[in-house]
Amino acid sequence: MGIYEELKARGLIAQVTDEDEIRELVNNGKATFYIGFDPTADSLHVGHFMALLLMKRLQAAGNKPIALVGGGTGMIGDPSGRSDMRRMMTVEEIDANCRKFQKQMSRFIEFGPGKAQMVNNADWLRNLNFLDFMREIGPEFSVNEMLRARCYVNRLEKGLSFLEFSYMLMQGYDFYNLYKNYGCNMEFGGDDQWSNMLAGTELIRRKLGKDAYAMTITLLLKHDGTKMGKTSGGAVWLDPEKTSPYDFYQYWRNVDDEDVVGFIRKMTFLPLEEIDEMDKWKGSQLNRAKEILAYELTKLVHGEEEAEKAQDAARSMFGKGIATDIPQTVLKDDDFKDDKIGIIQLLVKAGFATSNGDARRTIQGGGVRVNETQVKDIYAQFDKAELAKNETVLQKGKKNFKKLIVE
RNA sequence: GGAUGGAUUCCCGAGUGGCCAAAGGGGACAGACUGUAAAUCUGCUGGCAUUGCCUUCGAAGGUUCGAAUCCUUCUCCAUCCA
Repeated sequence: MGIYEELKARGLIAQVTDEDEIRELVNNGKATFYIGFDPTADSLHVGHFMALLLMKRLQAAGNKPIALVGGGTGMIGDPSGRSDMRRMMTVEEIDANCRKFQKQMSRFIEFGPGKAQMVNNADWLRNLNFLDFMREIGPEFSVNEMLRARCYVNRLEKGLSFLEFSYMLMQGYDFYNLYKNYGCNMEFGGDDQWSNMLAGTELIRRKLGKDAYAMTITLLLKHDGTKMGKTSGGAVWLDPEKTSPYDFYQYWRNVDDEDVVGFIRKMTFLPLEEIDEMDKWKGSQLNRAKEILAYELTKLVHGEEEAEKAQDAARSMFGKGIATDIPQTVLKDDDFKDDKIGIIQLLVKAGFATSNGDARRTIQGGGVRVNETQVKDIYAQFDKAELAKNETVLQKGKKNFKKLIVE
């Protein structure tokens, strides 16, 4: 079975421009492909992770990846599939985000001579001369066609600025440029990128009379069609500073029954036969599958050690024992008043409440426990010496734990 | 440039002078039930404080005892015409 067949079996392929040709190139390691990442935040998230995994799989099959960081396209902002305009970022923000992206990516993909390459489209987009650019590629784009692109439908009702409308030209130009200067013959991306990617293959055909190919991967969706990767705290980030390995693990540990096996298939490197077995699991058996999913993904993102730690912590917290490796909250001297601290302050301090009022409501709703004992009194006080002496675990709801450390 | 409609709390959306920190829904969070699942039911959803106070309805001014609601100017958006 070639890599193409495997991708297909894992349910990763959404759309392709020319199936036979792509299969041929990819299975024989003859593809030089690129995937673009726009620096919209200061960390990669799960959506990007899907793309990075694809890169890894294809690289393992002998193909040459180019990771493109969008220091240029990020100046514009991709309107595809969005219902409103992105906030315009400053150049400084964009560049800072680009650096973070580059750093994170190099943990997943091997870069270097003969391996993967990293490029930044700021290098060729930022200094373009508007008129030259327009005269070079403007004639190759049909506004009529662009308006028909499905990724804009929302925006045609709600408003689409010319700035954003021009995004497609930039992405098309990227591909064209990479084709000419890097021998890149294929572009991959999320399924929402389809129109933008076709802009590139079209441009290459018209300008150079050559064929280039595009393939999209299925977006990671829940069975009800909503997007994955959002939590109460926002997105699920790959940066351990923004989403701790424990939280990352928990996120996957808690996916819907109906989604688990599909996610394992799409995102892990486990053999397909093993996954086919899991397809037969039912009911609470699926908890095992959820552990596998959470463990495997945490391992991929944060390494084996962190994955073990997260798993142990989760098992003991939800089993009986007291966990050792759960997130901590450090209490300093000035958090105490007369060597005491109130339960409300503790919750806020631990990040379990956004305000005192929020903390109060959570307590009154019965959602707070200290060492497994429910705290109902919003004025409950805790003694500094006691906290320092005995290990204390603060719990909000069923799944949020923090160990309290007195400094 | 002209005409019309619009901007409300995380999102959608009601509210046209006091009873409005603002209906309803969604989402989020918490409780019950469970399998750390889903569905369901319940609570809760601006901030600070022990009755109360402070900030919020695109922005700035004004009218009024009192404004999300009325007036003026401005900004932004949509639709139609150019």
